[in-house]
Amino acid sequence: MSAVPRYRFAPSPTGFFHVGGARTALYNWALAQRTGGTFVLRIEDTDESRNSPEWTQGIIDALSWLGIDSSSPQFEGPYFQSEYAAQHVDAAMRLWRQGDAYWCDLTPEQVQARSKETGRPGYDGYSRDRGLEPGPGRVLRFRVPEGATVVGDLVRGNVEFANDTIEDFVLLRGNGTPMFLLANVVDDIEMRISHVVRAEEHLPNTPKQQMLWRALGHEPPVWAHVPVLVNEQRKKLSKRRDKVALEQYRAEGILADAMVNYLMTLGWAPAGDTEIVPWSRVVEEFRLEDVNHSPAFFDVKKLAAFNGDYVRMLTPGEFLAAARPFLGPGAPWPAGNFDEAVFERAAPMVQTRVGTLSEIPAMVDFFFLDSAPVDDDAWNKTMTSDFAADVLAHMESALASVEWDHERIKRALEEFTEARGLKLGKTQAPLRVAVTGRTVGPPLFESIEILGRDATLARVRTARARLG
RNA sequence: GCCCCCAUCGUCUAGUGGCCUAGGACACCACCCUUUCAAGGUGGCGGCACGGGUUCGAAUCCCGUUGGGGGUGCCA
Repeated sequence: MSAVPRYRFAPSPTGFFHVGGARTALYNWALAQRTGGTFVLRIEDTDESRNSPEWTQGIIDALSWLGIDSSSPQFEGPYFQSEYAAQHVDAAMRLWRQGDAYWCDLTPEQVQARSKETGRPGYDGYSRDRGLEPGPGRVLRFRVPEGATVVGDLVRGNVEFANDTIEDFVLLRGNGTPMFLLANVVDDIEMRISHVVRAEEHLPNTPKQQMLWRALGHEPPVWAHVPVLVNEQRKKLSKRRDKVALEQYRAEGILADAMVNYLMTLGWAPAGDTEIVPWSRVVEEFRLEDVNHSPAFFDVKKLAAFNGDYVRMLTPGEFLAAARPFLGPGAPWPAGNFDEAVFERAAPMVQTRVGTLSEIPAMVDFFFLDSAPVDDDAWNKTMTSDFAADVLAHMESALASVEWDHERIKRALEEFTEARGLKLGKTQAPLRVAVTGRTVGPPLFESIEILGRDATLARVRTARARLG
């Protein structure tokens, strides 16, 4: 009778949701889904000043965006670490009574002074055999046993730590409050956690946690330390230097599916020749044992490429819905000018041209502006050709009477182009800048058809006037 | 300083002793397509950090070197 695996996910309260945290959450979730296990969310709030209801809600929102649904039967929590404070202290006292911990009255300054004297770093076990009783200002320290501690890690195999390199660490502070390490282990035991999957940076702390598990009379969980995510300098992704907030990518128009898929390919790859796979394949194939051992660079460019793929996979209706939030307030056209029907017609042309959704407004703004946007570089590049004025003159008269259909409009320009022995690629340029204000954009004749005769004509006339 | 982890194209990876003349993806370049830009198609550039072993045979196993990273609190 083997119990269902329980995977814990415990983000640290930083105020935002780190993409690295998102990845370990995804690992835990994939495993829980495949094994029929449980995803346990714990809010590490022993320091309540860094925690808030908003933060907790933010976590749940971010998880749900990633597809980790808090209403699923496989989702448990959130648990709040602060609610277990009594158990933390109880466990510490038990350790003391068992002889696995002892009290020490040295101040941090005194510990440091002794360390300097002996030349050995850290605490030297000064109070190990002094038999001190609890008292104000006294800390409780764990009595690290002789020998070695072997951490069995699913990603890295067995990692051995010599116990004499681990100091007698503090369990209870001088003010009686429990340290995070202790709290963590007690909570894991309390919540019957069977698997701890987290970032590699926690590996050096693991032997301490494992010793605590054993001292408290339990077998440690299955550990798995996955490599950290790094920036181009190969340093751990940090809030200060790097764009690490999941919310930020979401706000810029990265699709959840793309983010999930990309995150999963950092340190792991699905079988086959494509990395673009649905979540169901991830659930089927993901194994901790297959996760890479070395840090992975979080490449925003590749993320955008994945996102482009996912954007193109969207149905027209899905694309419209995904784009909608980016077309409201803050868009580069006057409030009230947005026309849903116009965008709907233009949408298919936009869908293949976008990496992140936030690029959409700048691509379609000319539809909703009262006149063509002014871009001097674009103007100078295209309106200086010797045929620019003639193109505009020809199109002004053609546009006035042509049947309003992009094929006919194109034909009108082609007539001019052929008569002059030019290329359509050249002659469309002045027209494009006159109408859209830019040298690049969605297909021109289709855009003109959508824009309408009056608006187009007005813009061509304006451009002619400016040309003089 | 001490402890721990890591090392395949620029990047993310496949590879678990012979299928490797090392495969794919992103990026980059070229060509095709083409009304601009994309998308799509085809092709190209480009890598097993180094040195020793083990073996008939090593990207794969062992040792060392070098180089990266992480951890070293009465923080979480």
